[in-house]
Amino acid sequence: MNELSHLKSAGLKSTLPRLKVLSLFESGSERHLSAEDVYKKLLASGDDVGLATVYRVLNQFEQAGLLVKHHFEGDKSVFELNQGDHHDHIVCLQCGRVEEFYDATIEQRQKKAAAERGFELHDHSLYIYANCVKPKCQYRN
Amino acid sequence: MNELSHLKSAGLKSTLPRLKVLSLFESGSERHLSAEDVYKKLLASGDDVGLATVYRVLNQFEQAGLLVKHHFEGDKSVFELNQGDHHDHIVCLQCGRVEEFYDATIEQRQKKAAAERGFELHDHSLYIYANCVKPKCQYRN
DNA sequence: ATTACAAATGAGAATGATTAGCATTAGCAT
DNA sequence: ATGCTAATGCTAATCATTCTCATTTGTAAT
Ligand SMILES: [Mn+2]
Ligand SMILES: [Mn+2]
Ligand SMILES: [Zn+2]
Ligand SMILES: [Zn+2]
Repeated sequence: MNELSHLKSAGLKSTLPRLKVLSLFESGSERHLSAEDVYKKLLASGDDVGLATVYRVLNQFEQAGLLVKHHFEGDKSVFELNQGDHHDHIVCLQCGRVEEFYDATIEQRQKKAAAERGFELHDHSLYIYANCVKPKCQYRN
Repeated sequence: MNELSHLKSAGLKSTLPRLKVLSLFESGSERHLSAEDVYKKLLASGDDVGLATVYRVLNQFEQAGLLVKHHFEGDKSVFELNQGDHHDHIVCLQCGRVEEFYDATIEQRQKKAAAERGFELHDHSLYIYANCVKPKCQYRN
């Protein structure tokens, strides 16, 4: 279950750009990254990867189940490592900080809401937009 | 509480394009409409309104609290009449049908989740993606 | 009804994120 | 080492949405 085997089992060649993108996410400095974020971080570390390639790789990784894609308020989508655990997100409207949470009751009730209305639930997206409070908010302070 | 007073109280002039857009939503044929949807419907009914104006008016109406904007899966955003009641949405991945629902427990737990983590909840977006079942699904059938 | 002026509109250009096309390069299996 | 296919990196193209700016309208005061 290392990078290489992940790629292989997804039918993806082990190329330099893919390894770099993957290790960026696994380094864990920031969990939620946009394509632009990834692109810039790679440039900054001297690894030149084309922006188009970043987009392609991110989408392939999503398809392969390595990454999960989210659409926070705003235009650009963000990716995070898929660690098997589903969770939802609270996003600070001021500083952009993201906190993850999981609430079994909410999950439960969503299933129920869908079922009661004759839907077969496929998945869902839940984002809470809020303001984080003084000490943690990078905006206030 | 008619169209005109709505516009006035929002500090918006009562113009032809605005009246037309508003009555489109109030006619209630379809609750959830994208800018493109609105534009095409107006064209179809012989009312020529520029696409840029449609976008402008929709956003002004949102600011004024007349409409609510949503971002269902996909790129384009949709608007619906604001009737005071908050609700969330189930979207059929096959036929695009949208059903609204409200679950007090879910709302409650979101507030709690935010509070427990030191956030002041501002709002949230919850979309359930699912497949609707035979009789209602415009896709199967 | 006319006038006057700010606000609104419409057409098209500009933007920003994401994708497509294509010539060139690099994994990987002989 | 060779060859072939998939992957990369540009650039150009899309798509939704916003911006610009010259022209038109709504409105409130003559
Ligand atoms: Mn997350
Ligand atoms: Mn709705
Ligand atoms: Zn914050
Ligand atoms: Zn359906």
